[in-house]
Amino acid sequence: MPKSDIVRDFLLGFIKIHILHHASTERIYGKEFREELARHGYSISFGTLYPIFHRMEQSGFLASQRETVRGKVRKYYRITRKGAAVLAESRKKAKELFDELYEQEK
Amino acid sequence: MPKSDIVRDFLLGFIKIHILHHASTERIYGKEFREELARHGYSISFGTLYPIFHRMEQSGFLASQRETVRGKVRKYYRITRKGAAVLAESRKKAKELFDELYEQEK
DNA sequence: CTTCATAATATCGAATACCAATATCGGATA
DNA sequence: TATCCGATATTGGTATTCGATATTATGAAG
Repeated sequence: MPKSDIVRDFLLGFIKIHILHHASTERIYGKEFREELARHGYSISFGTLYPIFHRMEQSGFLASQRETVRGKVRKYYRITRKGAAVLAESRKKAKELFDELYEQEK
Repeated sequence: MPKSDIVRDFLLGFIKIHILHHASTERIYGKEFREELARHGYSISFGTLYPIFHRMEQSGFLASQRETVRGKVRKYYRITRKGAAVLAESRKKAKELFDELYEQEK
């Protein structure tokens, strides 16, 4: 298993938190979100990303809205109240884990 | 899907980084590692944890050593050089993602 | 109007990972 | 050699992941 795949596996959950995070500050849609991740050096397949959106909407963490921009249909997602609660909880737990990871470097 | 399962899913990759992290400072073994996570409020099944250890050893990120302690066999894991490289990379990327997640709270 | 191009979303199928539950291992004690 | 027990290993069913492919919806070109 290539190193880049390992790191992607490690960070996928984190990227899911980022979906909620971004959707809490602006409207996001699949193509652009993926491209922004790519710009920052993270890759995620559409075959992974879109089902994640669907599941998050199913679960009530995201709400979508179709819109046509320059002749193309986009599906914008925004966080819901329920999603915001999950985001807050995830943030908190991620911080705990993160702090421990960087503990000795203080 | 219960909220706790969601958060676990989000953080599982992070816990994998923690495996490398802990294995870089001391010898770890399954039962104890799981219990320590549990003490900190994270749950991971043995059916998840042991295969992760095996895969990480397969991939050359961990090296194991059987040892008998009080009449019971344990399998201690330590990080390898290759694993340390993955840990460093993962740490770096996790920090980038993490910082962005907490950006506006500065 | 009716193709055509294309941005974007959706889905497919094979491989893999996850988890709770269960099974197995192996040394110690007797 | 039987059994106990801490610890590891495996199983079976389900869900996720991924690259590849298909579909959708719209504006433009002719």
